[in-house]
Amino acid sequence: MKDDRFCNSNCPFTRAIGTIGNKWKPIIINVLGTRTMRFGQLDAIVPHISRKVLSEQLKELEEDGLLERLAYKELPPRVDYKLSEKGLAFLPILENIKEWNLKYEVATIPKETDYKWSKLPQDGLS
Amino acid sequence: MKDDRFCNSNCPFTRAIGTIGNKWKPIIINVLGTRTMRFGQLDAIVPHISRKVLSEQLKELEEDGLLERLAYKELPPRVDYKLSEKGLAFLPILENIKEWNLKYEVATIPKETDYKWSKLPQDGLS
DNA sequence: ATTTGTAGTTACCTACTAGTAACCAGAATA
DNA sequence: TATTCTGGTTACTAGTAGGTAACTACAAAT
Repeated sequence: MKDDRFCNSNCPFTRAIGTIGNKWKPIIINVLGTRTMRFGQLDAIVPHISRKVLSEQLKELEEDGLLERLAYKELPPRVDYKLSEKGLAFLPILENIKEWNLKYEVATIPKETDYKWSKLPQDGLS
Repeated sequence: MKDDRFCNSNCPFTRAIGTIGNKWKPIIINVLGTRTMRFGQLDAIVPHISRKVLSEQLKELEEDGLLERLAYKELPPRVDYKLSEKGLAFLPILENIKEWNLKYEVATIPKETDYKWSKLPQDGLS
């Protein structure tokens, strides 16, 4: 996202939306959870994301202090991603969103085709 | 947004992000809060939004059951928007996001120019 | 007769986002 | 010697989001 009108707003809520208000970041934060994961794992588990977009989002999340990037000086390279304290503090909010959705969403029957999109059963997200 | 890959996902969390995971919807929901507002008021208070995008977002929010649209048969037209039960239930989550941001955000000094973007002091958002 | 007010819609255009495929380093393995 | 492994980056392209300006309806006010 990186919309300066949001990120530089004088309203703290607007700024918050500027940093986490897109579709990928909440998903990435949720997938990471309390685990440490490598780039390739994230790429395999986050559904439909391309490596390009994943690396962009991870970079922004790191800049905004939501996660920590640990690069080992090895070959082939190894990089671990884990949530920072700030990122971990965001997890309960995501839990609330899940509960809110389960409570109020009108039930829909997932189509067959949905499963093609999942790299893991149930998207590995919930 | 309306990304079918998100909205039709078999993961409830992914679906939730599909409906509210963009930059405008949390802002609109927050601005509405417990009040009833007319289209023109929303347009005046939500910073930087165009009428076109506002009406698109309002339509999607209505479709997703987050708000109710009350059109009076008058001329000139009058339309009231208010949050539904589902929308109201989302407000505490937005409160949590505000608190989370205030607690963890690295302090930044708002620039002079920020105030030009605000149609109300402090954006009227917080 | 003209202007004002409201809640949009429409057409057009631009700017950003996201996807794809190819490519990189350099050690370990076959 | 060629391939594999990993975590990206780059160039190119397609698609989408969003902005602007003009336009609508019709009553009431000027």
